[in-house]
Amino acid sequence: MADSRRRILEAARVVVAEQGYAAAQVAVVASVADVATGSVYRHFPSKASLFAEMLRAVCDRELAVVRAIADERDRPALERIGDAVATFADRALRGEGLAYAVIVEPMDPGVDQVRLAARARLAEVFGGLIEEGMAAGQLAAQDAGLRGAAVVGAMLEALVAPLSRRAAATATGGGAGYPGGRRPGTTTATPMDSDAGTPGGRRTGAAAPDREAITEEIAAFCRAAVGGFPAQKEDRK
Amino acid sequence: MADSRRRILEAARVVVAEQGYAAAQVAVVASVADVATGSVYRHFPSKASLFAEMLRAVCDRELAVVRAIADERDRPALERIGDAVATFADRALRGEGLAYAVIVEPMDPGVDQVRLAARARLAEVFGGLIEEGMAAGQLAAQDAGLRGAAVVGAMLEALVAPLSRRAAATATGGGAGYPGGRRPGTTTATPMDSDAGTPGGRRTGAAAPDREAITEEIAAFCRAAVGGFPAQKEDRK
DNA sequence: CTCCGGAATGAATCTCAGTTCATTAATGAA
DNA sequence: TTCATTAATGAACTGAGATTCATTCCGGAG
Repeated sequence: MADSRRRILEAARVVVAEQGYAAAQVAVVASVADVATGSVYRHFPSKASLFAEMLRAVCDRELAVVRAIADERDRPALERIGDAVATFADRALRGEGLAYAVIVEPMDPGVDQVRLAARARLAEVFGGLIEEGMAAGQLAAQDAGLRGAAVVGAMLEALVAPLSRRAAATATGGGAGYPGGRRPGTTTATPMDSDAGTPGGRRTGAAAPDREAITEEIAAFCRAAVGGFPAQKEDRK
Repeated sequence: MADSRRRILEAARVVVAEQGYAAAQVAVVASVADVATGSVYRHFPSKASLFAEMLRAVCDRELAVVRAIADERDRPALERIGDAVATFADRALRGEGLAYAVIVEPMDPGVDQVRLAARARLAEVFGGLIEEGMAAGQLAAQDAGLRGAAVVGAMLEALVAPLSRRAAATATGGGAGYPGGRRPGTTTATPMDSDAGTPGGRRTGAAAPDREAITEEIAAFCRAAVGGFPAQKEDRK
């Protein structure tokens, strides 16, 4: 049944989101998915491909959301950039799809390429937006590719601190070389609603007290970075 | 001899910088350092602690450079921010100390904490600079902590693309994650000239027609992000 | 010259997690 | 009901690589 496949993918996502990749052995994922260890290999050729596919799906969803905003051609580029950033951040902060681990925790090299690729695609989107803005005379001349990447980096790094509050340390007796062998009662926090709605998820109104503030601050940073300084001031926020 | 210790640390740095963490087995590092595998454990309690120490040293050096600029109290904060960013980026691009692998390649969890901590300290420096700027009335009100992190993220992410051009792929199975394990017998396949010389890192004199440009663009991005938009325009460029 | 103590050695050991596969259970057609 | 086909199972296997440790080596003291 192809339903097992879905369950395994979902289990992989949940385990990584809640426990970190280090804890995501095939056996653990299998047990969360309620299948036997060996069954995983009936659906995926290897552990790496399982996690790569999972990560790709998660990233694709977020990318789709951002792209949707980027494609609203009738709005000024700067505004779309701010909105896209804010939406991405907001979704990350409320755990819809992305999670601390998925953004910054390293998995193995094979899987990591997927994350890198996702970042690159995201950067492309922002780069494209910047180019549009320049073409429309709304933004000053700048290196769109580089700044697109910078926007992505700023956005993600700014999210790390807020997100890690929710994501306790992963640890794994591994690095014995260090005092304090972490393991503060395994996370298990996030309820992780079975699955976020469809990619359509836009920012919804009310939210946590500071979530809104964080989101807006990040967006403001990115808007200023790209259009704040030599551009014409016609676009006020 | 405490000299072995130094050599081992240096070897660890060289191997990671040139081959990536994936290739950095204890045996490889030992051979580069010209000591026996077991000798590594005479100086370090574990592989993780060796790499953690190495990474900490590298990061400390960069951090010191940035701090030195940040401490030039008589210059306007915004200027110092731009300078610090430019300097960090330039050093990274010419391989002085940092390298692609050190910035983005995942090591194991224990070691990664060191990288995370380094990023956090860097963010603090920028955050502090922003605060100074606000206190001096040079920068508009903003969340210094968050923006400090964003500056770091922007800077690092913008460096990834330029740096990865020089950073050979880490190999180790393709993204597809299919079987067919690489690694034919000897891991020591690579020649690995024992030189290592000074931390200078031999970089082909391909010059940097754009190194300067990249550096300046990143700095401009960060300056604009932090002070471009509502602040007084007294600081032009 | 011979004898210690500690450092270096590197092959052997141990661990651990991904992968395999012989076996069992389930489904459904004859 | 029975057989065939496919999915599921999970214990055993395997390989990679970190760690260990019995042994060798070396410099200096007696």
